[in-house]
Amino acid sequence: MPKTPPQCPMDSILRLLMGPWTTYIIWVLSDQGPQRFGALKRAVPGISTRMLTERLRMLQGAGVIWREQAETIPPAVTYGLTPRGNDLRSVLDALGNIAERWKAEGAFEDNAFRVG
Amino acid sequence: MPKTPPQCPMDSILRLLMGPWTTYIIWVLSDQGPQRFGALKRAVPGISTRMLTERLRMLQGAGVIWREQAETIPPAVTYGLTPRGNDLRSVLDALGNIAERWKAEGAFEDNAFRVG
DNA sequence: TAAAGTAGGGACGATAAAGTAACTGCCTGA
DNA sequence: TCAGGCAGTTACTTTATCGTCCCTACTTTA
Repeated sequence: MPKTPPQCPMDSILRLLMGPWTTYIIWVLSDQGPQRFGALKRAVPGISTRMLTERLRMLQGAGVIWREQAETIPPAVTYGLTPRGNDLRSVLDALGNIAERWKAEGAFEDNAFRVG
Repeated sequence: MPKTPPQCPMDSILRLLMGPWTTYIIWVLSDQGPQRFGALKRAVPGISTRMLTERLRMLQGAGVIWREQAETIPPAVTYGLTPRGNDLRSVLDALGNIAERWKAEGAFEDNAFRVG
């Protein structure tokens, strides 16, 4: 990560999406609709509570997802995509299409995408 | 970075774009056209030769950029976007539009995008 | 009585990623 | 003759990130 990133708004978005799990979380929320914390954790296999919490806070801070806490006991917290989150979703869709096309072209077969 | 990422082709693309500087390099190549190594380094302020080399190798391995070496002395190496690189460019453009809209909405002003 | 689920918080440590610096060989210009 | 540009490579060091583990307080179920 560059210390002093170019002062470009896109950089902020990339910084947001770049983190691990982030796009996966957005994907789940857009595919399965709003989810509770536990359901989300189960839907993103392998993620730790720590990471999930952090990512959700980050996405929420960016206005990409909303958080709704029901004051029951135990509290039930639900997360969902905001309109801003849907903006991202369309881009992710486009990226997904490219990924599929590349895959059809055999892009992911050899050891491309590996540098070492 | 998840150790066992979901076996999704999009994950490979994200892994490619995610690295620091990567999108910036693609952006420069698409905006300024094919560039020599040194020019690229100057166009991406702050990047080290090490990083630039690594990113270029990675992008080249993914078929996103081409590399042309003239066997002169000293050798002149030029990099440019392949059609696959242009695929990405359109997505980055879309992302850039979103970024500008968000910026107009004041998304990047407060301490959003910060988790700590 | 104990386990499990709910939604996390906090500390610690390993590991991978990024930065820094020094080096290559060859040539050109001052 | 000495610096500087070309296009990197290699080694070393540091930083940050992520994972793991344990904790909360309350309730329901077995």
